[in-house]
Amino acid sequence: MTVSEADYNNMDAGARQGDDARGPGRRLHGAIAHKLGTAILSGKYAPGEILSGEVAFAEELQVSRSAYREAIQVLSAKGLVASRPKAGTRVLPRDRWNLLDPEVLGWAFAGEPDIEFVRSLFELRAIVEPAAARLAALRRDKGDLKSMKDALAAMRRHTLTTEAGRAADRDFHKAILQATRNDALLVLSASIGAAVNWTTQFKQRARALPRNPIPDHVRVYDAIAAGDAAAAAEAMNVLVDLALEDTRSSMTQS
Amino acid sequence: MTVSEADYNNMDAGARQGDDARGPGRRLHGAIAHKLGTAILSGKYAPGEILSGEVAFAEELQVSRSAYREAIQVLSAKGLVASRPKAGTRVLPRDRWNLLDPEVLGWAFAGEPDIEFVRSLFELRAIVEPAAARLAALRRDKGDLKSMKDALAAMRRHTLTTEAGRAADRDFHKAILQATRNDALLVLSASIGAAVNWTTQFKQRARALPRNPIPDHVRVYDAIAAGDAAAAAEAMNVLVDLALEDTRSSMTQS
DNA sequence: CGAGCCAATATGTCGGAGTAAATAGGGAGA
DNA sequence: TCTCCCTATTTACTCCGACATATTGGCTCG
Repeated sequence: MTVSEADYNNMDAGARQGDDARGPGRRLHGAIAHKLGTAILSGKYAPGEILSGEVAFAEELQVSRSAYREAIQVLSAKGLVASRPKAGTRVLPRDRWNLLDPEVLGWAFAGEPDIEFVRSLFELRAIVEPAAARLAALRRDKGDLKSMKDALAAMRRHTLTTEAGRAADRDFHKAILQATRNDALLVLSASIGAAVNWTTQFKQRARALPRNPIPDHVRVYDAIAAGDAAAAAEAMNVLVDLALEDTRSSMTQS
Repeated sequence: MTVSEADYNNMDAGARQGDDARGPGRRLHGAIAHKLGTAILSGKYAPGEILSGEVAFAEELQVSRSAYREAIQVLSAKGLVASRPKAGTRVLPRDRWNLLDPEVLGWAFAGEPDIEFVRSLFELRAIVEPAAARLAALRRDKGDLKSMKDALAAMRRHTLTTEAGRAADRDFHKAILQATRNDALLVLSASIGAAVNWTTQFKQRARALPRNPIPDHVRVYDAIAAGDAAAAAEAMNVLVDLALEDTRSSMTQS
């Protein structure tokens, strides 16, 4: 009983939209994990603190122990907590948290985002994306260029004020990552893309964008299409710098 | 007894911490997650494939459904699988996998490691670590330098042939990441550290190390201590390049 | 100050009721 | 007759709560 490739892809596309878009639309243990995850990320539970016993918590949340335990397994898998018999379930130190997990990233931005953490994220982006653009310029094929071109067109149609526009922006960056032929870099795309999405939302919240982002993106595309590695890296560098600048000013302003 | 005792003992990797992290004994659901995780990473279950029902699998492994479900929650949290009522739990496409999760990384290297993936990892390392060294040279304080110095001393005492030596190597790189004052970069340390640990094990398996790694590390340390950003980045660059070269040759040779 | 017991707490198990969704079957319209 | 939509069934995950076990921090005793 083999599932055809087409069937599988269709299924996945539909399912992705379903469970990515909605936060509480998940199952019960997912909702509990979300609740506890945001609580931990926001500092409501400090590292080293012990979550009151299994049964106590389950009763407090009005759910069964099974649901609570499954939620704990999720948090444990992401390195947020660890539980041992007799010792209880305690929050792990921050450097054990898997902050690049897209879900954890979402929890981190659920409340008031830590501006220092945002700075760290952009610093990482400023390191990874120019290097990725350099590799993309060397390895891209026609398919990659088409993906980027399509994403750019979508960015022009919608603007960054719409979700569709931000999705196009993410698609553009993802296409670049894909062109690097590097799985490890590609995985970072999900994390960084999610983070960028949150921060661009903040930009929008503060005020209308003061700058048209399209020309900067086009410069990156042109350099990659031309196969000019140095120019691609440099163009991506200014793109990230400008994004950081925008985010910083809008955050300090609010 | 379908779950062998050996499955319980494969813990740790890059988990060691200066904190109160005592040797954690594996639990049943952890063992099952490990079993299924390695099976998926090794390609035994292809993306899109459906894992035969909850009850069937639980019976096959001679464990309760609860234990199996908790294992599935772990895999689901790492993006390896997704389960929906009636549809069953199916393996997600590779680009949804959280490959930078230290545990997933461990599963990926449990069997025969994909050489293309190793190349990707080192490419990422070649991007991140020199940039990290550059930042570390600008921001390090006395405490950071002491951590690096201690790690270097430990590397000299033990060699890379011992687990203690490899731990010291990881500590050295982690100290650099810590000196960048960047949480996002620091989190990568766990992933990259784990990966490096696995690959250095492979290097050892193939043959004795042809080169003394200490001088290269010392050059990095000196540049960071001197606050010379460019020199630190360059020194780290050659360090990573040499490591990649060693790994590549030992893998193609075997 | 160490060895050993004890109880608190997480871990593992079981079976059943609930719920969502894919598929098949039947009915209405063209 | 063919196509489409709608409903019913069936299947598998989801959630529950009680019970049994294992582990271990902390206490007591020597």
